[in-house]
Amino acid sequence: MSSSPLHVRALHKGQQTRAAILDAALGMASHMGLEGLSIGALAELIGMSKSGVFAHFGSREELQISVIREYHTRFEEEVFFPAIREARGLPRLNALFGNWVRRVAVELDSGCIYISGAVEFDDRPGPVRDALAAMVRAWQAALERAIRQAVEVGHLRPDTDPRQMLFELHGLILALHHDARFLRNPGTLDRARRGFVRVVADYQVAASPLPISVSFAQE
Amino acid sequence: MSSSPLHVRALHKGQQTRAAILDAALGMASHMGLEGLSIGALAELIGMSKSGVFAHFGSREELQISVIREYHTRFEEEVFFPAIREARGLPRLNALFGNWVRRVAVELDSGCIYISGAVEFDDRPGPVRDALAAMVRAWQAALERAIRQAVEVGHLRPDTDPRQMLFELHGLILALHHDARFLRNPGTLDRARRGFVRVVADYQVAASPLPISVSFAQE
DNA sequence: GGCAAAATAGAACGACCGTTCGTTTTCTTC
DNA sequence: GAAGAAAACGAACGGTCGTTCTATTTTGCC
Repeated sequence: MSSSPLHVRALHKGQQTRAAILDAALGMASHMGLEGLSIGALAELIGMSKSGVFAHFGSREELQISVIREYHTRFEEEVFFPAIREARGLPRLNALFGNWVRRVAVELDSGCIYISGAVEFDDRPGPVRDALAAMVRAWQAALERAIRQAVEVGHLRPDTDPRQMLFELHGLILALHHDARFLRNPGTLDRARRGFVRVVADYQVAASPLPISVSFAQE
Repeated sequence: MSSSPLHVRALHKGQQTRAAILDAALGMASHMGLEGLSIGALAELIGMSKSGVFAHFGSREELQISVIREYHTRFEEEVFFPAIREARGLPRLNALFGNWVRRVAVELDSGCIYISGAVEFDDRPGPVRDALAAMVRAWQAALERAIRQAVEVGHLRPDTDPRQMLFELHGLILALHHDARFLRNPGTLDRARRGFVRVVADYQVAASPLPISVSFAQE
């Protein structure tokens, strides 16, 4: 394959080891945080020299930003894209939240960099914080769009405040992350899902005497 | 005062400098996190030698735990004790949440150690994590007690799940901390308070056509 | 005021950090 | 296979870290 004269050629050696480094770095950052990322420990983990790893990024800061970008890509693929195929309105919103919950809770051995990074860099200005904030805002904007569409198609009440609803849904995810990862409470995943159902029910109908159906799989 | 022969004597020199160190350490940990606490930087901040500061605690870990205990004490004084004077039920729950929100949001320059510590130590076993978790659990237990009492006195529906309601309220606080400190979104404080009103309304009455009164100051 | 004890200072340690630089190995291409 | 480029190595640097040790200063008490 390396002899193929295509313009789009296979990955060079450098690019594929860079990908391997990034994969290991993402795992390390998930456990120790972006600030806990150490080039020396990372090099030892993947069996390379410290300077060899360093050369791929030029600085620790650039490594951190690359990790954030890598996380963003995977987050998009696992959470956003599968959900965007659902129909607009509650089905899509339900898929977005469900995938999000799964990402935060099921893969419990690797924390969410969006959440841990937000705490680490809330008082630390610089390019790392900027990159992190930009991606968190992009994700929140996507969620807000989905909520707004759910209002437009009539699934949610017209007087719904999308930002407020987003705030409350985000809180459920953060509480899930906290209780599952730090306190290690069992059954936290169900609490997040029940919270979602309750929030949606509130914004769906003003006074509904009947419980809302949990499944929005089909409209 | 030093010559007073009382059994309860005034603070010795060591104890009052220890208190001064702890005060500075708490401020530093609020900004840089418990892991960002450095004895050298702390010593320089208060104008002491590194070893002089160190001698008061014996280890960095003990310093971190002391900071956590100090934060816990202040949290109790500012959030818990003023609220516990309110009448049982919604008045007390309202005061607890209100003081909590104020602590997290108004003192924006100093983050909540319970929240930042939870992220820093969710993958780091040891005595620091244990101390932190014990105090977070104590605070959550106090809140759960307040919710349970609100059910008992008839302010909340009898089928209320206190742990679930606590989970949702905690999420509001975490979202407040995230959006205010990291994203620096304006108006986040109101979102937390509006979320509280909505959650309480849900657990208060099954189907209430009228908006719930925001103020629970008097029963 | 003097004496013991407590508190602080200062230097040094080994370890780890990110980074630089010159060399050597490995790959890519012709 | 040889030439050139890309990649990885290994040693070293200056810095900060927590910690230890000994000396010095300050405090509290009789």
